[in-house]
Amino acid sequence: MNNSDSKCPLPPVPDKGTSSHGLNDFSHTLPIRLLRARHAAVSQFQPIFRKYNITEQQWRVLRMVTSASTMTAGELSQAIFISMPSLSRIMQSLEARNLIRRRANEDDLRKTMVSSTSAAQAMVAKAAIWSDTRYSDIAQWFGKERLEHLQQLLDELVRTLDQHQ
Amino acid sequence: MNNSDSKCPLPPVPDKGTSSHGLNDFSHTLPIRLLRARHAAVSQFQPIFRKYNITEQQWRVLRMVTSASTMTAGELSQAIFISMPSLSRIMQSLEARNLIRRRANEDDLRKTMVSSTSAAQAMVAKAAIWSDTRYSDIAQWFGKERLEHLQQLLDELVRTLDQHQ
DNA sequence: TGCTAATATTTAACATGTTAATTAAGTTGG
DNA sequence: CCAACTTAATTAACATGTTAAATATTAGCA
Repeated sequence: MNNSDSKCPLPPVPDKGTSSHGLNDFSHTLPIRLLRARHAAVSQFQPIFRKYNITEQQWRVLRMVTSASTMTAGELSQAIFISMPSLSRIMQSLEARNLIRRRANEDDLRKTMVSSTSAAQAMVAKAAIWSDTRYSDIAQWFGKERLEHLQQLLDELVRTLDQHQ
Repeated sequence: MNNSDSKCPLPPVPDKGTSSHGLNDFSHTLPIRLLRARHAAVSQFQPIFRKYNITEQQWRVLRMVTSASTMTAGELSQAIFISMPSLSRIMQSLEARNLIRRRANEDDLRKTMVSSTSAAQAMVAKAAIWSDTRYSDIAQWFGKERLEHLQQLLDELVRTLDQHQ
């Protein structure tokens, strides 16, 4: 965990400046809020990562590659939102642990086809049950409609910001 | 930017498995959505970071320390959601660039008081104008009410997840 | 055909995220 | 007063994020 006491949202800090529109008091900006939310969400799945001794990013790779039979590294990068340089390193370590395999695409030697090993498939199959349960828990705690609404807003925000970029 | 074509949300990827509740198709999980959204939001402020040759994290430190006169490193860490180890390194580099100062708290020598230099204050004053404008832009593009609603949902999600942790 | 530009991936360099260990300073109870 | 515990910050080790450069392959076109 990041901060020792995540139950206490903020320390009593003197705040000289406040903005006109009330959206950023410098400790509750949108990026920080998104960061906090992501941290809280990911930490719900931490037991899986500990149990199988993998990172959250490695889990994303394994679960994606296992769900889709084989895909190029580039497709994988876009799907799980990990940059190619990071993915390159992650794939190295996962390949060394015999959890994925890489081979060149026959039609285009620039592309790398990534696939999961049977060991990874077995691992993901077991872990996915736990993960799905956690997801259902979150949906129940937070409210299924509210969660879907939140995710919709997030997607729309991305679309809006991309358009104006 | 992370992915080369951020306008295109996802590549056409074969998807074998889908979950029962429809919330995670492995490339649109909540954590990934939050990650994408944060990335899109932060990238809106990228010109500031480039212009002043700082990282987003360094900007958070500088803006927070400048807005609050002085605070302990621990308070700063909680306010801007940067872990103490990371903050420790960031403060080193900012102190080397004469943008912040650190001194021990007289009442409790374990604590470090952090404050901004006049150079940092001048820099933040200029950059904050640009930043506030961007924030207003985002609010206008996305809708002020919708943005506030999103931020409220994010806070509530964090509260819900923390409670069940 | 052969030159040039574009694409896919990797590597390098440096900053940050994360966990655990370390150091120093305060707190507490006998 | 002092040993044991707690707290605040730093350091260490390793994984990932980010930008730019390098490499290899393919596509386009004169």
